[in-house]
Amino acid sequence: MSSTHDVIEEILRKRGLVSRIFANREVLHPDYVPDSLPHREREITKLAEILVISAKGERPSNVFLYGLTGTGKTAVAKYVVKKLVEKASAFGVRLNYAYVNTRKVDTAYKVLASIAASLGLKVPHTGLAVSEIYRRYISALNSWNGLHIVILDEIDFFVKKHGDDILYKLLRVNEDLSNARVSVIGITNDLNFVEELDPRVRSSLGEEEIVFQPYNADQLFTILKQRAELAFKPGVIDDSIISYCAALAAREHGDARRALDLLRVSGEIAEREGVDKVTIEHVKKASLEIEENKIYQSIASLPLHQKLVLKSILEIVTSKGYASTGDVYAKYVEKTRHFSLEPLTMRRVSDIISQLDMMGLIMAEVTSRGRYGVTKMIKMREDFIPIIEKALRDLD
DNA sequence: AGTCCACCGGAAAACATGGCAA
DNA sequence: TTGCCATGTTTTCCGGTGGACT
Repeated sequence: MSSTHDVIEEILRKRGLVSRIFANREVLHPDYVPDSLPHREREITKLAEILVISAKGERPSNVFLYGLTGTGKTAVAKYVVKKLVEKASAFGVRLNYAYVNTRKVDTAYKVLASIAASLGLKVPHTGLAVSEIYRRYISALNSWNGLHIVILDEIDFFVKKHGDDILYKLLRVNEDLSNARVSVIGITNDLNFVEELDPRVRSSLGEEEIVFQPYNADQLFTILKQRAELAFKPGVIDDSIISYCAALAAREHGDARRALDLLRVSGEIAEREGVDKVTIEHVKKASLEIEENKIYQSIASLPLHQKLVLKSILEIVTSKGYASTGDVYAKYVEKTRHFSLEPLTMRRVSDIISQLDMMGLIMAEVTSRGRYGVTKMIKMREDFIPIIEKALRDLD
């Protein structure tokens, strides 16, 4: 199918600079906020109402958004706040916002600095005390004199790492302010997270809360359809494909992000193959590729001993079909010598096996073999074996 | 009916690491 | 920098267990 008449075009296409599949790949990126958010009307309205009241000079409410991953929390928060900023002058309010993902921005200093930066404040990368930034932020707020909305995404990560001090401070910022006001929107996908908070923080942040339910397959379809129309060139993808993606993602607790990933990767695969239509086969490959990627990631981030244990399991399972803790431990000790390392205890290895089980890399079940004792029966999913083998290849 | 294997898995002590205040 | 505390990891210790075997 390759015509040699335009080599440049061919190279550009291979590099993804010219695409016959994508019109605008950005639209499928997880951070993209579309012009409308289907099936989140209720949440949008509620959030907007809460914030508008704050803007009118009442004591601002803080809002807590929670729901599983890919249920649209971040998108709704950004969407509403952006719209409000656009309309702010119309109802005579000064309005600005800060968005901080506290998983990526993971120290108190950086969080405060980036909040302050959204007010146009210049804060050095390092060198100031945290309390100094706080002071500067307050004074900037006071002289600016409007409503500042602070979106803290994935706060569960931050609080687990650094405790809730900053949260507490931020929530009480209003007491140090004369004219300006601050509203905090907290976002988390850990539903139990609230219970770990200091009661004062909890009551203050949870004044208003909005729960996000997972999308079902129909809703996912609408969402995907909307994005697909922008992302793909006309005629590249048809509804049956989109609906297949939606169905696949709906099986995994209705995660819209996963669904969009699936769509994007499917497109990329089609592109790599040089065809100009996305098929069911591409989606299946994409699903596999995403799955494989997850396995690679989780294995790559494993400490050495865990890898050795996994490798031992792999070798035994491929030759015998299953493994027991004793087998694994013997093989593991052998490997450990080969690397001239001190082996861990069997007790520990037993825990590591359970850990690998929870990660979904292996299947371990305690069984009694009667006269031959109690042990974990360790098996692996057939389709994982080649992937895991590949991921562990560097251990020889 | 009783034994006994080959581990399991809880508890706690020992050790390692890392952040933080002084 | 130092010392302290918290947290996470690993070892030590040990009672417990289901069922094949006698």
